[in-house]
Amino acid sequence: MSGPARTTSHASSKAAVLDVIRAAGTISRVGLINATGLTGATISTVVRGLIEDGLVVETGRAESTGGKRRVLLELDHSARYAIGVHLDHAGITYVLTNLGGAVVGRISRPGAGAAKPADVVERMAAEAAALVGSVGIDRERVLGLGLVSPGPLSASAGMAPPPPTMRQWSDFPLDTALGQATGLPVLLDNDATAAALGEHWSGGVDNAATVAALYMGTGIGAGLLVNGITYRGASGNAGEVGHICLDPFGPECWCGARGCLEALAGPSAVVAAARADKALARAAGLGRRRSVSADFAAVSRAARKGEPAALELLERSARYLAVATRTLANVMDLEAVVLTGPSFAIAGAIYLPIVQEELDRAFFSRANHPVRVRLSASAATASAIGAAAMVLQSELVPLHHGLRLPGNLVESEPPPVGA
Amino acid sequence: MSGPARTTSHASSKAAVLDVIRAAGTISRVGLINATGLTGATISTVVRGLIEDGLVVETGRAESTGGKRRVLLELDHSARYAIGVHLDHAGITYVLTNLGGAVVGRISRPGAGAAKPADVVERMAAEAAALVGSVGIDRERVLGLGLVSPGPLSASAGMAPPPPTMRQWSDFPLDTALGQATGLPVLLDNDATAAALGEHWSGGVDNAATVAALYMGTGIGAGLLVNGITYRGASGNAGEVGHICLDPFGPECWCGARGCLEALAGPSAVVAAARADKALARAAGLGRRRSVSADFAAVSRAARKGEPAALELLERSARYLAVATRTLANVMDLEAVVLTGPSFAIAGAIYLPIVQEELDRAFFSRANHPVRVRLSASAATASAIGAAAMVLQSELVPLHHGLRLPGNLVESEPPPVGA
DNA sequence: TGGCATTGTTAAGTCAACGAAGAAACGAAG
DNA sequence: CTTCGTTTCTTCGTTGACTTAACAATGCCA
Repeated sequence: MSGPARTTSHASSKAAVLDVIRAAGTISRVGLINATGLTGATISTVVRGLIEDGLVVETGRAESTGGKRRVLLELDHSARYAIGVHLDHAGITYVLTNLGGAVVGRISRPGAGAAKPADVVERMAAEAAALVGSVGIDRERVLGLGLVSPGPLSASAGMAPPPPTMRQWSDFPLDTALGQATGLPVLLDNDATAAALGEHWSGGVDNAATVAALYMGTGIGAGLLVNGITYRGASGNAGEVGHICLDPFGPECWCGARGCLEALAGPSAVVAAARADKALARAAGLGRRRSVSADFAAVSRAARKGEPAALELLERSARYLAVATRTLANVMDLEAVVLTGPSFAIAGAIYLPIVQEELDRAFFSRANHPVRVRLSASAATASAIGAAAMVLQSELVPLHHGLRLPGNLVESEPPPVGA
Repeated sequence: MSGPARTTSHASSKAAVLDVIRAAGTISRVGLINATGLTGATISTVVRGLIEDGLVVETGRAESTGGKRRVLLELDHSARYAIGVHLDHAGITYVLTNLGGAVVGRISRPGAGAAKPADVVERMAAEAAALVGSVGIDRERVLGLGLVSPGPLSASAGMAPPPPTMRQWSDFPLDTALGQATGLPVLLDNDATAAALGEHWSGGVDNAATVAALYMGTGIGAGLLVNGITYRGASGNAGEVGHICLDPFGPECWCGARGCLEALAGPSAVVAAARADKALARAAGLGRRRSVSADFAAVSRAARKGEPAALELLERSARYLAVATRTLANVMDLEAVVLTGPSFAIAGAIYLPIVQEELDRAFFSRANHPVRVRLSASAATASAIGAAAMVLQSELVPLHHGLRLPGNLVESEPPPVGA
């Protein structure tokens, strides 16, 4: 069957203009003319519409360039809000952001653990409502809720083959359930993808056209952004850098292959090696019963205190990550890489220089352009912020450029008479 | 500065409709309505325009589905032609294709060797003209010339840091020079990217949304296609799968890194290993003075004849390639892979099953969807065909969805008065 | 105070695409 | 053989986004 009219081109350039205003922070109408390529006349009417919608405000004047002074425009940051939720085994993080992507409220709660999905959904709805209430914001101004969790996610229903820690979530219709519980539009996505979008939306990623956000939590993933649009691949599972192979004869990975980055150098691998080193385990205060993330944090603290064994473990991990990042950059021809997620929030200072050095030294197109590596300003909550950014993006920048989906061309075409 | 009006949205849906007709081969107006999502009214006028332009013809009737019989539409294949040129160290291949991407003429000539670029350009112009003349086609009907060569290419001028064999081409303005010599529009691109486009254009790549064309000549590259649009990355050098790292401690590669796929398993590596094996070198008839491609072909022939040492060498190479392909598929979430280029034209039968097996066994999202692997139907000339397809694409499908280039947003914005 | 450059708005025209209604082609029932 | 319902395709008038062209508003500088 395949529904008709997938080409929703130019859903008014309102969205595009709004996006430029957001990216620029403060800009005049003339600035918009240059940035968008639209005419003054168009910008005039579009901006009037945005001001009437309450999304944009005039905030001052620029200095003269020889004639009339420009009127400066800005987002009305408190015009709309979005909720972002990061659902992980270890914990659930909620953020409330304004139009500009700035966090105006945040809470963290215990993770889903082994609880039943339906109960977790109820809890999430209550906790999200509590967050909105505590900040004292008109509920009407909340655009929606973005929910992200470790991939891979299937379609828009639940998650398909889940990582080992979250099996009970298979086939659970997460988005519809939460939508009913909250009464808000709900978007579901991969946490790494969300982190990338969050970096873009909150201005961290300058104007770089092609960016990867490396997300290291318990596993390692990446969100890919091309021209500010998330790249998802065939089934929405692009960016699985944790399963870049760095050694065809390496240790087995839970994904079924050998020598994956995650198996060689992910937090679990680092922690496993640290626990195996009796002396280090004692010095850093590791314990078999504690979570991987807790122990990874302990190893990182030990490294920062100068414990050589811990430092060496992390540097070894960083070198593997650097090589995998180079592979990713070579394949995608990246302009920038952002390190984000809880593990980089803790140990990013150790990883960053090693990754940058590797790219400067051996990135294939280094003669054409460098690959800049940055540490996220909000690595710990990047995914939740990105989840909120997803909502802002989808509500305010409705899927520009009508991408024609593949679609079945031939379908019911009757056979030619001559055949 | 930054030129204005980069958003050339919907340059008439003529191009989109034409693309659908091409993809479908034969289709009715109703079929177009379903495939594009446009209205019958729009399709009616657009198709009339295409017929008036001489690009499309009505070719018959379909059987009735209960009412009036549908009128079938097809491209007028001989309405326009395009020249594709593959410039390589080893040889230059010229093809002339019609609108449908079918080859109507082809010649091969000696490679550029150490000749001066200006002389090579003159020769290419003459040989291209000879090809068009020999087929007896009105020169007016030739849309342009696509020229592809081993990357990386810089901007649209020449090629930046060239592979070791083509140093003298640095900074030579290939496209403008050839444009002047031929009087035709000239497009320049990477040969792997062109191969991917060629596969898409000639219908080899069904409707798969996300495809990589692995191109193995002397080196290994890949062209990436997302929704039928080539993915280029930040500087047009995406798809460098030859420099996926499979062993951080492996042998040095000419790119400056270690353990690249190309260094471990590319044709040069295979040939080097074969030459080092005295017995095999004699059995296969290898020689130090001969080209890599000639000796790679010799090894492949030996393998097909059952020579165990040759077969083992190639299978080893295939396993490395398979692992690198898996990495690529994991990162991009691919739906399909096409093996193409001269080396796969010779040895593809050995590589294909090994790559397919690896993806079936260990592709990360294998539970969601498989990755199909195919051998190109025209592996030896895929790049040249793709070069011609580039011309068809650019002349007939002018860059749909106005992608806003990064562009400098802030530029001449004067400082706010309050600052 | 009067140029003069720059910014922003208004008005009229263009163009792609749409909806509705009509014309044309066809199978089948009377 | 006529009539009816169905499906295909075209014509016509409209919408909506955007453009060009003219105009109004603002502020620098002499």
